[in-house]
Amino acid sequence: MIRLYDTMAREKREFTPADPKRITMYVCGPTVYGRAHIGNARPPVVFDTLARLIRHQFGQDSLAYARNVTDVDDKIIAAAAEEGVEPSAITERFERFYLDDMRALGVRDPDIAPHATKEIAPMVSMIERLVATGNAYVAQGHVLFSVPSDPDYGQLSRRDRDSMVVGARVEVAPYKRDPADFVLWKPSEDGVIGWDSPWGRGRPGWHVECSAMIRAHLGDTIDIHGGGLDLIFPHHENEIAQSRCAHSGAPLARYWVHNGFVDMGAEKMSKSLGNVVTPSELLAQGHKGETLRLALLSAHYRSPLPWTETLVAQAKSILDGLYRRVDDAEAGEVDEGVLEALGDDLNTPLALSRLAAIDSPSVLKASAGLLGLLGSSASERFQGGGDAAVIEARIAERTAAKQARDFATADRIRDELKADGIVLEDGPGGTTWRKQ
RNA sequence: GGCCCGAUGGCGGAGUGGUUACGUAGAGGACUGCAAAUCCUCGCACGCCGGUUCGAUUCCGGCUCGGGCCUCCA
Repeated sequence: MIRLYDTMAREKREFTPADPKRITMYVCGPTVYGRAHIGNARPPVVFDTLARLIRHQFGQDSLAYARNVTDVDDKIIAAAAEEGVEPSAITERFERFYLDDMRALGVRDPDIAPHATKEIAPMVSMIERLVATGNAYVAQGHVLFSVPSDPDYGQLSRRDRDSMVVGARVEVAPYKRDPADFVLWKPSEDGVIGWDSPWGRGRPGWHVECSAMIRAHLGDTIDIHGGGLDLIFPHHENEIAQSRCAHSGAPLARYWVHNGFVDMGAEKMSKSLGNVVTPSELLAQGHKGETLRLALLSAHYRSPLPWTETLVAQAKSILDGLYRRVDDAEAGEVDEGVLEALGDDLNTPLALSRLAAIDSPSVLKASAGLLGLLGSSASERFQGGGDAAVIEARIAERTAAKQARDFATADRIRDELKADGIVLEDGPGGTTWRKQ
């Protein structure tokens, strides 16, 4: 059984898919104009883990998981202008980086990766529909969603419209009928990326991208919609409003799942605050992607996770210990305790602690696999990529020195190898080596 | 100001109306030429004030502190 904390209900609910043969999940993906930081990596890692759990419980082919790529956006346009290149040069470059980073973290590619620029037609037709139903209006080349036209607006974030207006900090565009209205379509000036539409040449607003792509690939109502906590308002609230109004009241998602932030010090990690650490930097420092994944899963997904060097060091120690125990075992059965922990709103810290209590290497391998861990073998982890012949020769030298009771030489060889990241261990069967 | 969330040992972190996991780091021991790994043992915590209760870290209220969001800022 899987229970998930549903942001809409504000409580854990048993997850019962509308159709267990085709479970649908959508997670808001990246806007590709820069490198992802480790905070950006939390949603893909968390929902990748949830996807693994769902597939384990309902069958490998039971899940249709979509994660979009936002490849048209004002920040992209600005970045392209700055470099003097086409927006596609920016988006293709950073999407490739993004996929590299995610794969390094053990994140499987989603089943469907819709790109906003390839889905303009469904967006236009959804907007047309919203204009026809009176939920949207045209003003100065823009199409805006009329928030007052939707009496149910605000349920996910639990905001009432009166208090929101008081706190509004953003300048209200003059063409809006209501300050809360948001853009579905906006005009593109000459030289700016755009598409022809019934309202002139322009481009879609951010919120409608997700609604239209969900509809196009997964249907009117999906099982799970995920993303970061910061997307609850306005992004998901707006998606909900658009989709419900365009689909005769059908709810957009049956479960809303949101992950917490990765913090740097006391604040959330974010590009605008400039306090970011990226997976690519950490990888370049020699950390394994798997270590970073374990670090990301060491806190419950809804809790804030403070990112520190200590956290990474601890994750490495834990992972090394797990690899030593799993050795080169093949995957067997999944441990019930791990399954139960993950089933309880994806309690990865508890699952991790239960991993520590598993005796059987094959059970450990399979159970860790649900978390996307221990995907390689101990041999690959500790010996892979090393120049085995050279190391073995040095070990032979050292063994000879030891037999001659020349411990000074033996220790020197061990220290030299250690400086190269090779740790020697003298056991009853002779000396073995592993990479640090 | 509105809405929401959090506060557990050096660090990460689970969980519980009554004995507070687990991991990591640290200490001691065994083993080892010395290490490493392994095994054994051991410190160390439930933000503050009330309430309910025989008993609260756990339930309720208040407070303090911290964080997030407040509309084309993702």
